[in-house]
Amino acid sequence: MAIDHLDARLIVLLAREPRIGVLEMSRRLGVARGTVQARLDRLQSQGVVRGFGPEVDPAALGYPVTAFATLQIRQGQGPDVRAHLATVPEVLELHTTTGSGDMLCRLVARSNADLQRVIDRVVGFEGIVRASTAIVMENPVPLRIIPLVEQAAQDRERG
Amino acid sequence: MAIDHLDARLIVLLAREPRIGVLEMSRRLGVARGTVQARLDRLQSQGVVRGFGPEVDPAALGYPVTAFATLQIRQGQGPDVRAHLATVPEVLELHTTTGSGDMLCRLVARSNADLQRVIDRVVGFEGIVRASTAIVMENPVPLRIIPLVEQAAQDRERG
DNA sequence: GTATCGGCTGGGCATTCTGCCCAGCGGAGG
DNA sequence: CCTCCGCTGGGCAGAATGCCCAGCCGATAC
Repeated sequence: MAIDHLDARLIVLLAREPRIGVLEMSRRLGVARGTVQARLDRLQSQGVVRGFGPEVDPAALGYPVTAFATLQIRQGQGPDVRAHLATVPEVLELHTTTGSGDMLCRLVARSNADLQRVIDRVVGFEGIVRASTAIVMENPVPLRIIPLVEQAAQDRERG
Repeated sequence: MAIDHLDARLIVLLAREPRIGVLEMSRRLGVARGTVQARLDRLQSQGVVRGFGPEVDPAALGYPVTAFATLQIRQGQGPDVRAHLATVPEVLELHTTTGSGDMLCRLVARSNADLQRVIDRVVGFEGIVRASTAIVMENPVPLRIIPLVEQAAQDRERG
């Protein structure tokens, strides 16, 4: 569950140069190849590293508009709403959150005009009482994990 | 910018089995190795596929609590607030959104109690007027891109 | 103190894949 | 009709992988 400094360096290296091989990693980190292999296996089996799926940019696919929608759900309709939203490709992510039985979802669309279509499709479902949407303008901090990895490694060193 | 069906199949295959090699992909897709290599190069140079960074699970690192915070920023303090939030490891993501000059950020914490510490650190900055936080309970749809990829490929086929 | 265990090292091995080259083919567009 | 451009299918040397081993060392347990 906790990771040490070598694990952190490994993850950081992998994040910077994903196509790197195990042998090259062992050279960069100054440890034996078997060690790198064992650490990687451990990180994956522990679930710290879930995988190495390709990161696809929605904008490059023709979906440059991102928005977050807060949904208010009618009592007991949660499961149905989830199933409905899962069928909408433009829903990239869905969370249920505290606060008046709400959900928060991330949407993408081809344009601001197209966003209307997406929202219509999202809320065109009886279980949804109200939707409030915020369009993303800038993304000063893109989804990142490296700082947290380093933090976790340091916590362990000290703790 | 638009992708065809083969591109989509390639991305889906890569998402399902990230550690797969180019040769094996060519076998699975029923095309020549050079074709796969050329497609992959194109997808990456076009920015459709940004990379293959490791997907790290914050929960496995000891941060099982996720929250979204909506921040209200004092006029003109945007840049400072961005810089401040970028220094907090628990801030995984930050967006500026429409609606009263707000920002939306994704946070993680070691526990609900620890979330208080994180929020204190986030809002302990003069440019932030108000923060409203929603704790994530469930994540029915984890961040995904495959349905959108397939959608984009179909749009191109028809269009 | 001593024994045991787990992790790391450094090496070797056959197999496989990569990166790079080529000529040829066929459809799309000028 | 001709010229691109993408795909094919093949070959090549070099490199990496997966898998094995014995040995070393520090920490922990007895």
